[in-house]
Amino acid sequence: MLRLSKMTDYGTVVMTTLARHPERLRNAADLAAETHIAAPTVSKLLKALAHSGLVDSVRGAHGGYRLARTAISIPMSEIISILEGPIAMTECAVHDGKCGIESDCDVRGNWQLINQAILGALENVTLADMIRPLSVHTLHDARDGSLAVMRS
Amino acid sequence: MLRLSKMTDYGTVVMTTLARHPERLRNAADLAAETHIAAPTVSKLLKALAHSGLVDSVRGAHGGYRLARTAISIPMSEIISILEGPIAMTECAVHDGKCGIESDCDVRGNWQLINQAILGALENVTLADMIRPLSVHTLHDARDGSLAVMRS
DNA sequence: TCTATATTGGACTATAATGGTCCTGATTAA
DNA sequence: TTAATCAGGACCATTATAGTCCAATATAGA
Repeated sequence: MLRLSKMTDYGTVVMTTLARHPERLRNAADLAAETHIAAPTVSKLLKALAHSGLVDSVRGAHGGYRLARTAISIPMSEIISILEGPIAMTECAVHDGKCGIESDCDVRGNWQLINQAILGALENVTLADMIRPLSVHTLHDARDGSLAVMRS
Repeated sequence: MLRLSKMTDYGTVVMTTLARHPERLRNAADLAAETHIAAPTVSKLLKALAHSGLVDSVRGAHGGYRLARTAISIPMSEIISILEGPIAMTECAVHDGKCGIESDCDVRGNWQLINQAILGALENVTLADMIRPLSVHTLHDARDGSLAVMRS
């Protein structure tokens, strides 16, 4: 289905929840209750997000997590690549030599361009866009085949 | 990794191989040899592609497969959705009720817009583009955050 | 200093998805 | 009839995934 893993999906939900109150320090249990995601899963996500610097963690009693940066400076592509790995549709776009037919494949270059197009789309949507209901306008012009995603 | 399955990846390779000689009728074994993909795998892919009408199959001795339509009229999105299922990054974009947090999730709408952006990108690249080396130009304008993919 | 609260890091397991194989039957050309 | 070839499934092994759990560490507050 060309889908994100559930973990990444949940990760974006947790991030948007944090983004709604950027100043508050929230612990994993509270975030689990609010998002209705299983507590150990939320905890696991937050660890990964904290490790990569997207959220700050405060240990000890009354500790918790908060966004390390403002929501508008966090593109969705960053959240996804942290939880999901590099954004690429084909193996060969990331690792040389992992694909058995690589030496006989002549569509690599074109796939990489498609990858870039998708990456661009994800880079231009930020966490701030996700918490503004329908704030992202997608314009699709069938005539010249161009596609535009822009912030309102 | 936000990746296509290997099957879909191989499927595009098989399709491009067919597209290079649209008139020729090729059997599964030959296509396997040419693409260096395991024969049963190629066979499985061709069955799926034939079943959904993307390639025509001719049974019996000297039978084989060929494209059912011209390469330019086959968008990559179609190949992908046949082999991979609906193009969507999140479960909720396809099936209602499959996601446990759906009723408490408020980013669904925004995800669907992102999905549309990606779908648009894949619709505007055809099989014909894939066999023309670097024939797809990706323009990315950082100023207004728009993204364009167009055929040359 | 002591205790309760929370994060950190990693090990672990069960389930599902995936890639890949194989077999039997149907169809057609020679 | 025979060989070639597609059609349709059943099947299995490997991997990835989601999710759980535990021991260690750090901090606030009493």
